[in-house]
Amino acid sequence: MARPADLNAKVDLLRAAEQVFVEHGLEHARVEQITARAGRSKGSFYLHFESKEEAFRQIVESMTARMACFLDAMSPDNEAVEPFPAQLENWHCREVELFEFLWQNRGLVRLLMRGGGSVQFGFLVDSFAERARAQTVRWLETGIARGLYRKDLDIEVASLCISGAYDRIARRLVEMDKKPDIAAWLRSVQRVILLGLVHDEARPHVDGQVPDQSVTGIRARKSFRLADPTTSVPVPASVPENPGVPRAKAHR
Amino acid sequence: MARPADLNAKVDLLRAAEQVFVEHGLEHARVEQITARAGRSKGSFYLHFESKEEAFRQIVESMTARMACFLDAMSPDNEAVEPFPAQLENWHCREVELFEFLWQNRGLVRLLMRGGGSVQFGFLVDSFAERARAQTVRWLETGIARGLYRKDLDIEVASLCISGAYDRIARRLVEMDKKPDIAAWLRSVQRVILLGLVHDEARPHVDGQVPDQSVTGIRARKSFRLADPTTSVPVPASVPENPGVPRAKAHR
DNA sequence: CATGTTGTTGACCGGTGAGTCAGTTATGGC
DNA sequence: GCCATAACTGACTCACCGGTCAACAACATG
Repeated sequence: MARPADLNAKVDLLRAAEQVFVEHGLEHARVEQITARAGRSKGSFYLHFESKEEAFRQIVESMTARMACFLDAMSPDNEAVEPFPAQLENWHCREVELFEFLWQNRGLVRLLMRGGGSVQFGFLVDSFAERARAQTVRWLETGIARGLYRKDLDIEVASLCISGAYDRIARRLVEMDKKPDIAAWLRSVQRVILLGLVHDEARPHVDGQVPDQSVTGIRARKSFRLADPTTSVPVPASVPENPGVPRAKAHR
Repeated sequence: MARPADLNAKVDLLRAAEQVFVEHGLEHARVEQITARAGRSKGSFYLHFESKEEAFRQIVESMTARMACFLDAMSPDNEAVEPFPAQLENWHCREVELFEFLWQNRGLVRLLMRGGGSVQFGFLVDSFAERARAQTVRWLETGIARGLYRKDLDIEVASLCISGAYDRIARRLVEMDKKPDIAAWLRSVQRVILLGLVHDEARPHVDGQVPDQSVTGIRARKSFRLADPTTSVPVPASVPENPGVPRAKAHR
């Protein structure tokens, strides 16, 4: 071998590429911007990557792979059968680890959450979300089997709700300027999910088991009016201008 | 006036544009593809829209405006003070209306959910999500004031969880091939959110109020081990190839 | 039917940026 | 020192597509 490859080259390019992708998205990222930031030439870029999309793919896949590792570590298989509160605490710790990781990589995560900067990469986020949901399903199943969770749970929907809740928390996290108290957030999430919104005394009313007793102090009607389909929601004929949306260039 | 304008032109173009945007996203949508599908000329397109982005903006804004109407109709201000079960039923009906609307427009909604096809339009979805969350906050406040919801709720986090749950349900909905039983889904969602996961008997264990009694049948340890930070989650050195990801064009 | 006016068209223009490749540089072996 | 080899460079190419406008078509009027 003559002239050995500069081992820093690919690393430099990947790091620069990640920055530029985060700032501009896949479509609007310019290869020359990446190479300029990495202090490399355009040719160097094409020595290491077949194309701009290929570089993006490598960055995103290494990210999703690392996230998947956190997910796998949260599998119910990896947990010893512990008493409920200990299990919750254990779960909580792993959640915090994952969300700390998301915070550290918030730029890229934010990009991914917004569809990966391109329609053709949107499925990457979806597939991760689906994986998270599948994990949740298994947790729900074991929880029900152990008699911890309600037997009448609709597992499909519940898993969507739970993964959706964490998803939204993650989205909020990566948009923040300074780091919030992640552990406190996740404890609150756990409580909401486990206990629900409703006050203990009001729980029987949810299923209409106490249909004629008003909880609000007003006497319940036996049959309340359903939303009238004739008085449908008004739709504005003209859509108001949104000054926040970037306007098109003026005609030349 | 001579030659009257073809009033169908703009409608045809908008409809075609929506289709093409849904299929390819904003960036990869080609104006000539839009005009071809609308059976119009390229010039006609630029008679009605300043630019491609402008057409996209019009389509998206009319959509978000209509969605916002549904949201406003769900404001707690519009609800008479009703007994709890009636209120839930009322709420449910409006939810169903919104989700039926999302289903009808699932193509466009799917695009928006994936970041609007462009980084610069991603904020549109975010701002709608934030609006939905703000609505949720107000519902939680009135619910707590009426003594229906737990007083110890972390409203910020709970609102994120709830809007996140609905968000995920919506995302799942618009990806489906055939229409699911939306009403049944939303009833399940309501139950999960209101009641939580946990079985009535297990509820006290969530707060560790019964720390030494095992729910799983195994005796609780007084102090369980936290996740060991030294045995961190393994990260794969090499990321496996994903055959599903579109590969770059071969070098010429 | 001639004429003016306005809607409509599509071939063309020009900016852009991904990707190339002939030439240059660094290194190891002899 | 000198060659062989492989890494590296950046000016250049060229396909692509958003946007334009001169020409044309349809209609009203007198």
